[in-house]
Amino acid sequence: MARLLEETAALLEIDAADPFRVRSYRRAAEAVEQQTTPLVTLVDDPKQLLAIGGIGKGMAANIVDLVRTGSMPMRDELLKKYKPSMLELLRLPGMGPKTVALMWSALEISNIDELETAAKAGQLAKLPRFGQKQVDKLLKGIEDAKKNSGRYRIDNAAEIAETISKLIREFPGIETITPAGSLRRGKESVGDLDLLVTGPACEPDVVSAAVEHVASLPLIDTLLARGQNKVSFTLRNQLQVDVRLLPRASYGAALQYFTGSKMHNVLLRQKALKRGYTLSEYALARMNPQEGESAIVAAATEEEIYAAMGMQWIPPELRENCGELEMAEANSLPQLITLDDIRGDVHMHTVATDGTFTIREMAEGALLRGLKYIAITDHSKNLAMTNGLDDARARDHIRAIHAVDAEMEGRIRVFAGIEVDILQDGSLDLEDETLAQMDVVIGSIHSAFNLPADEQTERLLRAVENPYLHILGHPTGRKVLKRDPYPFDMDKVLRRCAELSVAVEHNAAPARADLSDLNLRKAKSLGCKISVNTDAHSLEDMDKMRFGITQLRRAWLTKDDVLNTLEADAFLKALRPRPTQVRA
DNA sequence: GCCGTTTTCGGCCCGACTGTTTTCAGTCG
Repeated sequence: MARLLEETAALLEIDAADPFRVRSYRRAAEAVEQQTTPLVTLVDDPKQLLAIGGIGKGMAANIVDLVRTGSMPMRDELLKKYKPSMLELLRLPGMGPKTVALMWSALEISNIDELETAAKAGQLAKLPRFGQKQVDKLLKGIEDAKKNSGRYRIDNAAEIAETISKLIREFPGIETITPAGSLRRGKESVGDLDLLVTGPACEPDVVSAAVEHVASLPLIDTLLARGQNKVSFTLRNQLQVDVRLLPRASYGAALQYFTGSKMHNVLLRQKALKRGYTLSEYALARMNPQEGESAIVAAATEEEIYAAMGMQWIPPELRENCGELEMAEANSLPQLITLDDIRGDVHMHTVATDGTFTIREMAEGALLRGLKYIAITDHSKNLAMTNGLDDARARDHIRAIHAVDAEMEGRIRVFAGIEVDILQDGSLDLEDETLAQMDVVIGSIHSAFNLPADEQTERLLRAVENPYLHILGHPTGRKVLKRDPYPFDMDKVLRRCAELSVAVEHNAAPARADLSDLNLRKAKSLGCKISVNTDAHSLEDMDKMRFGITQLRRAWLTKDDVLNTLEADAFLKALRPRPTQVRA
């Protein structure tokens, strides 16, 4: 639905429609995307649709049409004049709606291949405002677009940001480098890197030397733009990096501005205007300063700016225009969970199956990272390629884990656990007698990702009925960069987990991330207990916990929403209660 | 097309960079 609304917005823009009308379609797309309740259930009650900010009478009617017929009159109208493939042109650098419209009216170009052909044939040169430079830029953009999906996982992006920061910091007089943009907001994938640089070398009268330093970094592939205090370039992997060098006096305003999100900023600026201020990346300033009075109200830190607006400082993870501004005005933002709140990590593997460290090494590593307890949860036999444990080996493994637990002498608790596979009929692939000896039983649906959606739903629903299952392990098996829709009925499964007090797992490792921030919000609203774990296969994997926490924060989760913020004993107690006797 | 403690009309965030424009349009974040 969000995609169709966004598509309509883009086509309207190409059609040179009223920009504000375009924006309202775009806002509606964002609002729709943020809903945690399926829209299908809302269309019967128009009041609920109208209650969503940015959805008015016209848009509500559009949404009803979309749900009932799959399209809407405005979209059908536009599709008679244009093609949806034109939207791929908009993603090319330098191509905006006006240019796409021009290409279409002058040369009937409607997709990237046609554009490339026309550019190479020299047909673009006869268009107004099109010199050789533009054509070259376009061809380079096409080439890059073809070999690149455009988004990068947050952990990879964070690493690259660190590398670049180190190089920039070599210049004398540069003090701090802060990643802004979606990396700072903790989105699970980012499209580009925004780096904010400040220090004495960034003051206006001397900044050109520092700009020169950044613009000549060895890892630059293509220099895209270079201004007074801004440098944009791409790396060889095509990731775009925007670096801004700003004086310390306006650093807070800049950080606030470049952190976004776009909608958060737009709303914040609207609120600023209502209060008689104007907000830019340089400062929050009074609109009409009196004679002899300075116009700047706040600029050096984000805290000052939000405070001057009568708000709490808003954590970057919440800046997505989903109610955070109003909560901040009311001084009622939640106390979000932090990495320090996490006491245990209860999903990890050892050399017994596909991990690379021993039980003892994992325990020592976790201790070093400040954890109070872990659970060793190696694979069960159905995952043969990981050398999964059968019942006999699993029981031996329990003894080995208990031995390490004793060796650690209470410095850290080591629980015995297992990651069992959920079989076709929904049963687990180890005997109840074995599972009954485990502290933590995680059930995962490893082998069923290719099944039709309803079969997956059925299988998961049957699995959570098993009284020995504590945690539904990476429930979607979803990969961050694949934007496929969820294959099964998430609502149904999460609801059942909540009823049976089965916890759902959020896998902290971005490579295996399970629940998006939206589904985490849904899980919370349905009353699910959530467990965040790293699924560590090595010691380094344990450090991915911070990325998991970021997603939890984006979902507005507090300490109380997450099981493994509890101390060891309380954690075990909070798991689904065992059956009183082992089933035959 | 949305919105309203300046409400049913007339607003709607703000600034930088590029290329080709001789004064600015288009794009971007």
